Amino acid sequence: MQSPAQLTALFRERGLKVTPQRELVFRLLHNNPTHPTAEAVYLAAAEVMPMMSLKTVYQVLHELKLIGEIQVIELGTGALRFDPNTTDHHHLVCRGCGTVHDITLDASEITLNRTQRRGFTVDDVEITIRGLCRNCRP
Amino acid sequence: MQSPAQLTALFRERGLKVTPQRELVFRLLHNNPTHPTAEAVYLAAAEVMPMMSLKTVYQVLHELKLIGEIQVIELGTGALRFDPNTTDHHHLVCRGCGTVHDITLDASEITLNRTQRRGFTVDDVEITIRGLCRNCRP
DNA sequence: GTGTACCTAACAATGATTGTTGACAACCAA
DNA sequence: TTGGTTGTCAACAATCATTGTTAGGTACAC
Repeated sequence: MQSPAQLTALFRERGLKVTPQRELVFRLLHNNPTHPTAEAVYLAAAEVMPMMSLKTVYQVLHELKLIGEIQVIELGTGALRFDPNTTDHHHLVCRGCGTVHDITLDASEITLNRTQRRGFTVDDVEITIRGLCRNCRP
Repeated sequence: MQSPAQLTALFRERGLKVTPQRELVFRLLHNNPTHPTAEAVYLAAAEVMPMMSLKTVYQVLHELKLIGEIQVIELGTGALRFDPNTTDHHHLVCRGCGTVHDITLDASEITLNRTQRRGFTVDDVEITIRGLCRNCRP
């Protein structure tokens, strides 16, 4: 994801207005490695801007996704998670607390032979590694 | 997943009663490669046993999961999917129609170095390959 | 400035899943 | 065989994350 200033320009280019709410969400997500849920973004935003509504947060997240500035990931932790890292990467997920870390892995060895491919046109390989983080280990 | 007859024995061993509804779900899942949702199992069951309730289907699926006879997978297609294949395998998912195929891939090259591991105890590697199936390709 | 997009609030609605309840049926011992 | 205990089933309500629908009012962008 680009910087808040760049996003501001990008939104303006596309005819979208840059409101304080949008700028706040830009700032909350920029360089944010925690893969927050919509709820988490909303709570952080509400600390700064108490009148912020959850609906607006969803709206801005949706717009950022449309522009391709964030990735929306579904890791089976109950809610969608939003990731400003749009480079090719994978995820390490804690079964205990739901913490998610980005990892860069070479997935190039993952190739399918004709039988496995079954006529599919492959366009993405997602690797999700599950386990327990240091804090959740017994 | 074992055969319906074997599951019947297994349920009895564990003190669970074997009802016609349970037997029906056993039969519907045995050798079923379609990764059905709970809804899909319910619809198939309702054709044979119109009074079957969705709740009962969820219940039986949950029990089969507890016993380890099916795998519950979450592929971001909206609903959970139930897989009688409990061997180590991965999934090929069509973005168009949601079709899921099992694939066996060697995930042994997927290893993390200390930095990547971040103190996690890894216990599972899930590989999800997304694309378009023959029918959904433009 | 002015028009238009945007935001909030208060709802309702969705879709997948889970909890609660009451009635009913199967099993076991006397 | 009787009766009690337990498990099971289906109908209903509730949950949670998310999206849709109003409304009126605010403030951005040109």
